[in-house]
Amino acid sequence: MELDARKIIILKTIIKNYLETGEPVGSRTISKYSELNLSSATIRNEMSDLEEMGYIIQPHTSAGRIPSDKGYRFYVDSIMRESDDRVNQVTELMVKKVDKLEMLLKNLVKHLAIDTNYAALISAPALSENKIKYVQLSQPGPGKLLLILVLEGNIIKNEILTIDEDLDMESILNLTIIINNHFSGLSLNEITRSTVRNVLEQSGEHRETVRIIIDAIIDMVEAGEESRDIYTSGATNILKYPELTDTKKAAALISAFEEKDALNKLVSEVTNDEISEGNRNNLQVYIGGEGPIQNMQDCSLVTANYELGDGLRGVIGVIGPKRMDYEKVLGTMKNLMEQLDKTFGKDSDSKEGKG
Amino acid sequence: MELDARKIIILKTIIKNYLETGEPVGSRTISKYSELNLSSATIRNEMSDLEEMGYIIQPHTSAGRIPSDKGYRFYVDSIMRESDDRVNQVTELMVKKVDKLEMLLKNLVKHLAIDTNYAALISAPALSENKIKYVQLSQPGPGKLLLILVLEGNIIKNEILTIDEDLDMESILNLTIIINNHFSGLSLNEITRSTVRNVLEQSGEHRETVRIIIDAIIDMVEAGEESRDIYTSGATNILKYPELTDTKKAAALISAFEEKDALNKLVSEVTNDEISEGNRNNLQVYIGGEGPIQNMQDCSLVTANYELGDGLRGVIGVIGPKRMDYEKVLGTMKNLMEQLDKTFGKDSDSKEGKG
DNA sequence: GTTAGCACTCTAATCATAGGACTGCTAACA
DNA sequence: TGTTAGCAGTCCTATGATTAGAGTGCTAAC
Repeated sequence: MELDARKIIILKTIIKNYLETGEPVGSRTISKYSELNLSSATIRNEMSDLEEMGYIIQPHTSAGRIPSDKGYRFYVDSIMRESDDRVNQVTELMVKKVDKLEMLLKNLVKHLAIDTNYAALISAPALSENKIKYVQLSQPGPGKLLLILVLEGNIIKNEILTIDEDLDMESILNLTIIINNHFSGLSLNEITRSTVRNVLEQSGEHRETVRIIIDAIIDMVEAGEESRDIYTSGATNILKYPELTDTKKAAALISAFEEKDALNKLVSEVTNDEISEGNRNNLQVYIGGEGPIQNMQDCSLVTANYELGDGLRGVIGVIGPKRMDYEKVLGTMKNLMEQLDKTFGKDSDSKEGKG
Repeated sequence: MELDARKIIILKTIIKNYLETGEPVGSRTISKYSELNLSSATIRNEMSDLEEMGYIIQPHTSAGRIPSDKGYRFYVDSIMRESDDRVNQVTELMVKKVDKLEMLLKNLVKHLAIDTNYAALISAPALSENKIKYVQLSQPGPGKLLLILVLEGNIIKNEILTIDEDLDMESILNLTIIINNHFSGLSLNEITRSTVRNVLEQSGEHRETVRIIIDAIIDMVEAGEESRDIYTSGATNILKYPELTDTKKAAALISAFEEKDALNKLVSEVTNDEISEGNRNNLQVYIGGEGPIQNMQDCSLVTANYELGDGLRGVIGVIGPKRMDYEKVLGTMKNLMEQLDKTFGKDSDSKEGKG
């Protein structure tokens, strides 16, 4: 059997209707709502076919039809293909004024959650590809050393280290210079054993301290890899959708949002997913149990890979019920990505100022 | 009418029972469970009195009784008075090993949420009383200035400022020295206009830059006042309790936990509450609509003011249903506070190492 | 002061019934 | 051959009635 033009119209009408109402859609409804001007009986025949083909499901004998995962998938793919270029009403992003990367991410994710009315998440950029600008050391107290790491993109990391000696001003200055000489301009991936060995050799009696410092630097940058910071917003939007309201499922989902561990796994899987060729916007849609959300049968996930210039790349996404307004979400996400591109693109000079 | 010993026993039995089961408690239950050896009829008479006195409520004619807010209050006060010194099974806190204040707070609040099975929150310490140890400046890029502020208690704050000039190394060093000369050892409250004026005068042509720096310093310290960072954990525990499961209320509560704004208000009100004389542990219990939680009629809040040494003071608390296991929560909180006291108390030398 | 017993009240659960929303099928129609 | 009207049949849901159970308040007796 083939999915001819009429079947497609009917399928889309069913899905659109179901997305709006959440109720199974009957043949009469379609007969009225579509522009096909067919009687409900004809529609019934077509629907019977569509069910046989696996695009729709009948919850029980005397009910209308609801989309199957295959149906959703078809619908989403057709939206993505049409690539609907009408721009949504764009809420002006205040990204330029934000000086702290953390604030920027929080704003973005909040914005996305409010716009879509679903739960949104964003992962902090990975740092291991970011070059180190410079390192600063100082001594906030006896036996302590404050290490400040400035990465490209003006990401600042700091940590207080416990060391076994007390350094005088000159030693601190010396160590700072040695470390910067070797590490400035390198990304984590470019730090080799021989670099480390060289630095250690030059640091003489402070060898142990320097080892602690280097370990801390590597830790700080690497920590962001396995367990990146993830910011979320609108987790409670999940409770707005009746199909997710059975308290147990909702609680599981929301606590996933609270705990972040599960999200981390999710993000890393999404990051590793290859981006399909025709997908110019990096947008990905996972429906039901697809891909990384296998334990969220009733949810769908829309993700995108964002880039803020300076190699700051991460994942941003929206989680909602399978019965999600895909069109709107995809539109919103696409817009957001375009705005980010415009604001942080290579040719922009306003990319400075995130710390 | 007077609350005699027998009435008290009955009242406590009712409340204890209700806390366990969540069901209204009938006279027969008490007749069986209490050690009074009275028939249900006698209990009924007493319960009738207790109801008249406002300690218990009858949801409907043929139901048992549940505690009123007044009843809860009586119960809680009596627990606090008895001050039950049997120590709960203490989970060993890993506070000493934690070098970042943020991690310490997150650990504490998570610990508390898991222990009590309710939602927990903790506010980051206020900073305006903390003295400035020193300030560091550096230049991560053109037109940018990285300001690092080290406060007593080894709290590190950093911010990237946008300035109108490019400074050479020497100027940066000079400015750093000038600022440190005047600001080291001062808390925000001790910074006066004349201090600021002096610094500005000494900074010559870099006057504008220094003004920006000073503003930033004040901002950083002050920001923590009105909108302190608040860490939460276990928000979804709220969904575990049937009386809070009507999705709307739960959503409101959980989203309060997500948004933090409401919590901020709450924390500041709690902070301002005077601590009643006999309350050696700083523990406060707010039941139903009492105090800062007026819009959480079905919840109770248990708070304590913690201190981590070095003047790092904040609020830690647990929010749960009114039908909360007060005894356990109060016990857990008390323990926690004692452990913190022991770990960070004046005579302890392990108070260093938080950043 | 305490207790047994009884009438009364109210809730929550169970069950039967009716109405409504669909479908699938058949037969007629263009 | 495709479309449509109509009808029987299915299943869900809402409604209402009934019942069992829990608990009270009151009275009278101990």
